[in-house]
Amino acid sequence: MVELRLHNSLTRRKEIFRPIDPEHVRMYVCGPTVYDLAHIGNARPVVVFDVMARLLRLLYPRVTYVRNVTDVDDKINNRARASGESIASVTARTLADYHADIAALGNLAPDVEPRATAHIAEMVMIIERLIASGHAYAAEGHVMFSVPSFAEYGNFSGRSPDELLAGARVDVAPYKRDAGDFVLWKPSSEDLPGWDSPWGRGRPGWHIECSAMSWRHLGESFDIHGGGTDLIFPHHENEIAQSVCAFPGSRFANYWVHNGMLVINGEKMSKSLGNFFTIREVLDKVPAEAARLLLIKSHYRGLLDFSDAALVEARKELDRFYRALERTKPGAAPIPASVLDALCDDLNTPLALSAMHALADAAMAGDAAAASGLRAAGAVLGLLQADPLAWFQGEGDDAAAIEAAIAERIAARKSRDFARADAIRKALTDQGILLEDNATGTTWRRA
RNA sequence: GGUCCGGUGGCAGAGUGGUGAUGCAGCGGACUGCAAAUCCGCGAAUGUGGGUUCGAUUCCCGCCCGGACCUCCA
Repeated sequence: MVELRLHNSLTRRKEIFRPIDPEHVRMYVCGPTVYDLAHIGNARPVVVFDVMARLLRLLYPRVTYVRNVTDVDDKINNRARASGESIASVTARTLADYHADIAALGNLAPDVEPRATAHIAEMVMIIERLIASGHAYAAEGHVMFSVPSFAEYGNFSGRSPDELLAGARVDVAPYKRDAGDFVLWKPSSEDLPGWDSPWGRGRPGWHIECSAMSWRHLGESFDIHGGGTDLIFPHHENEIAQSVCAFPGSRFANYWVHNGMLVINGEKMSKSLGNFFTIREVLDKVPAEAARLLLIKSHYRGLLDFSDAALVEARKELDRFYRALERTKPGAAPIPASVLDALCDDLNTPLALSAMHALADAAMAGDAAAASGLRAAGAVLGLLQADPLAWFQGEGDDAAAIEAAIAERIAARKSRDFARADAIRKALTDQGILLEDNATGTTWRRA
């Protein structure tokens, strides 16, 4: 079997992937906090790990892909308070929108999509274990993780506790024993979501949910943990601290895979900066598949510059792929080695795409095996599964009118009335309809 | 300031210690009534200064530039 190699943030190098159980690969990816529409930056990890999951399923007999939903969070509370909408309504509506948006981008559902609010008991259990082993302490209704109790704290993100203190930009709460300590549990007033706990009515801190949900669904140690690079600190550093301390001897995640940020005009796209496009804004401009292709046209660890020009280019690239599949009909086939090799080298999607262009060239020339391989390759990337005709002609109820105009133009051409023929084409072009004359007749597509 | 990542043709974007993929755009040609699509061909790049080496875009060091993180973030 082909060896899969992944860049592991733990070691900062590419390593051969060796699952704990080769019969069952387990992957956890940090999912959305459901307080607002997802932006295209949020879509990058979803697409990257969707491709990862598809690849793993190709390589291993069983894969469990867990992607959580954070449905208890102060951003949600603030959003609900600001709009007057109930918290339950905000989270339910936002989650439904999220599902619709990422499905439109061609992502398969994860195997498990746990919600934080359904795992409070697991969180409480982990917190109790941390307190019992001296890694956490209760103070003023809060429970804090004691950073000095974990000697390896900071190793993962490459930080020393001193550096963290030097850079701290928050006020140190009085109930903290150490400035680096972080919240596991905090008290909730009556107007905020809360659960009864040994420390009073309260709600979880941000990081504990991932430790709880990954443990519940994947066990104390699992294979891959994914997320954006901006989560390395503090989120993932804290997850490791919590999980390793709560389950001594466990390794938590063996391979940490982080996607790079998406930038717009050189600056990170983020909600706090306000320079973001929602997924649906993007989908209003181009076919979803073009947006998906753009997201995997660059390697997942690098910065990705997202622009309208790049979207247009991605669409043109898909035009060529679909043109090849239109010329030569694909059948069932395994993924070509050139594409698989590229993907197995740390998910090198750009290299895989270049191999697919070679297949498209061959398919264009009539090579049926190449066409089949191209489509099979597309399946692993979540691309090229549409009918080529649907790709070129898309949605619309004007097909009959277009066909009628084409018939009229054919008649004009037959009588060598080229002025009339060109006028008809011009009229269609102005509607965004491009005509193509070829040996078998005239076809059309949308610009 | 600290830590980390990166700088490749007009743009996007891979790989590589030994004459630099791929895509988009551009240019020339074929085909076409004209186009489109397709095909053939062309031009065009490794931030900067050192070091190691027979040879560096690749490895090492300095510098410049950009970005991320430094307790909201994907």
